[in-house]
Amino acid sequence: MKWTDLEDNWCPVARTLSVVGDRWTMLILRDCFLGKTRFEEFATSTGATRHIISARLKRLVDMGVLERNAYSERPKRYQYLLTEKGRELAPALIAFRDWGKKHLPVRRRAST
Amino acid sequence: MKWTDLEDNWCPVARTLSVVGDRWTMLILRDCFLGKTRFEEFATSTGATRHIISARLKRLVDMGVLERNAYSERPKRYQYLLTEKGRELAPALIAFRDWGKKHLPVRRRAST
DNA sequence: CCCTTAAGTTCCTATTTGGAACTTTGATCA
DNA sequence: TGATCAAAGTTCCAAATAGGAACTTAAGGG
Repeated sequence: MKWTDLEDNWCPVARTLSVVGDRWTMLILRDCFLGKTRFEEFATSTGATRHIISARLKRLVDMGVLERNAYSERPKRYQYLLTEKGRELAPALIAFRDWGKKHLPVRRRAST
Repeated sequence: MKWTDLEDNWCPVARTLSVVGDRWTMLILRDCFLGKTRFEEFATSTGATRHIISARLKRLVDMGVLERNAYSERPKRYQYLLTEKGRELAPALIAFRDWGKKHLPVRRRAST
């Protein structure tokens, strides 16, 4: 079964995952909550390829989690902002942050 | 950048995603919270291939989110149980469930 | 014996990623 | 004027991962 089929799953967790159940997607959302709004910011901050940033942003906009609006005409430049629907994902991000802080301490590199 | 590199990321959200930031992984965990414990249950319930179930369970056990223990000697049969670390992911699952319920209503098939 | 169950593994094809280069639209600057 | 820079994507290709189905191993049951 492909993950896109999860959209119509009986389980609300599965349906949510069909939208945001992807590493890069969640990192983009983290960035949004940290105030980032632009393609370039997402690309450099997450470390994902522009390829993927592009696809993920499209899906998030399609699903109403982000909205894309022009912050400049000539040249046309767009930014991405959380919608109310998107902002309501905060509890999920917070849960992930707290769990990571508690259970996955940063490991030091061998060199230092 | 590959997602496995997120393990050492400065951000706790990213580190968490390196463990559970995958659709099937989260669905397996949902099943665990619903009381399922066996390979076959995860496979049929999530709809993922056994291939993937196998890989995800391995990672979850390696990361201490689940523990694998034998529920039968002769023939050796194993089950997977949430560890305390795993149980503490409940808030994340709950956040996903609530968001899905609120923002992603089940769509009916065209036929019915 | 042959069938069934459970937990995986293997194999092959198809899809998705990662990485880097390229495009478009203008602004800046020397 | 022409060269350079920035932002937001798109395109291309090789490499990695996923999907699907069959196969394996180790019993138990009729």
